Amino acid sequence: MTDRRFGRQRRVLAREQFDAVLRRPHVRMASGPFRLVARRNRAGFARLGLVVAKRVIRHSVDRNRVKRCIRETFRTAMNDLPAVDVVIRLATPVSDIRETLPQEPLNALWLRLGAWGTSP
RNA sequence: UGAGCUGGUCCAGGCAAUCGCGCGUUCGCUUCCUGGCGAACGUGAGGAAAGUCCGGGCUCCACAGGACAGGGCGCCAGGUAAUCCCUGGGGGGCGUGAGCCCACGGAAAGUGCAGCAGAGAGCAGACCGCCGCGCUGAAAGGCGUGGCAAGGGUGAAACGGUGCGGUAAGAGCGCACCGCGAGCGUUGGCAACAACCUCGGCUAGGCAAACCCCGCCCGGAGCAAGGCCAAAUAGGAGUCAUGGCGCGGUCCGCGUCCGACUCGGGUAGGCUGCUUCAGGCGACCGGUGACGGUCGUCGCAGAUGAAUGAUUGCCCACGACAGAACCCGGCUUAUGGACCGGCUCACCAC
Repeated sequence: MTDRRFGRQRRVLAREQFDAVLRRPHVRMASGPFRLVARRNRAGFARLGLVVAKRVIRHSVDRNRVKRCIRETFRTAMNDLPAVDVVIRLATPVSDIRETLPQEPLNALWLRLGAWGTSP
């Protein structure tokens, strides 16, 4: 069975790591309301960072839902990803968050990022 | 049975399987140490966590005392750590009623404000009107002059109301009742206030979330508070070594640069503050009640790029508002459902 654990070492937490990814990314992608930037790291596995602004989604309940959804899709897809630091940013408001969690665009992003990793 | 008023309690989809997350305890492995990894067990958002509108605790800063400015509060008593909160009471308004609502000190200290209508809007006023007298006219009436404000009309509001007497017509002009004011009157009440008595013929309209006056209260900032540890770079202080250069004829010495070491300040970053309390639950006691007291019992999130999720199946028959960020007590606002009282009105039956 593959390791699906998603601990602290799998996250982009430090400010300098964040800035490095955002300022000098190696790849940019977009899907639906999400913007993805990534930069190769030396950790040997993929790491995730999140940006969900208050001005995009007002209520903290909805922000938490979006973050959980991103983390969960990352967790299921991370073993097929290259060793990169990824930052996912929600760029435009998602009005119907309540009914449908936006998993399809996220899964599409992970697929494309995996393909980018295997063919440099 | 219907309509309605009101007080309170509880839940916040459930179960199972798999994959995951934060924190704590224990154990194991690893590591020079800080620590890292793994396992087991425990635990893990709200009634509003929200708005940040009040009140405290806590922390730092300021502070001899007083006055002014500025702001807040405003019937009385109690509760409380404290309040603009809560409880009980008083007064006023609304409702048939249960009940609900009230920023509820002062307008005989001053200043100010009041559209339209209306004759007149503050120690006012006479448009229609009422009455006396004079002149005129056959009369109805008209003109002049004086008295008046009852009735009409305007207005949110017109300088007490109703009735009787009185009068030329009228008027607190007189009387009765009601209203209003005064007494530091009597009685009841801790008090707000109420009831009664005596006096006053009415003088003193409204607005103080208009200025204002009176009484009471208030220092400022907030956990990004505050405390500790502390890279790199630049700069500071000191010590040492004496190497170069300068002032000296030389030595000593002084200045300066470089080097080594030490010290303090301090940024990134890390740690702490950080969850055990004005704490929950139960029993008994005191109190109309808010609440208080005694005893017993329980341990209940502490994240920090920020933890509660995902998938599948079944069930109730579809789940609203919504996410802790130093902590409490209130208020306000949003919101799905279940249950238990108390009371009022209407109708029917007895």
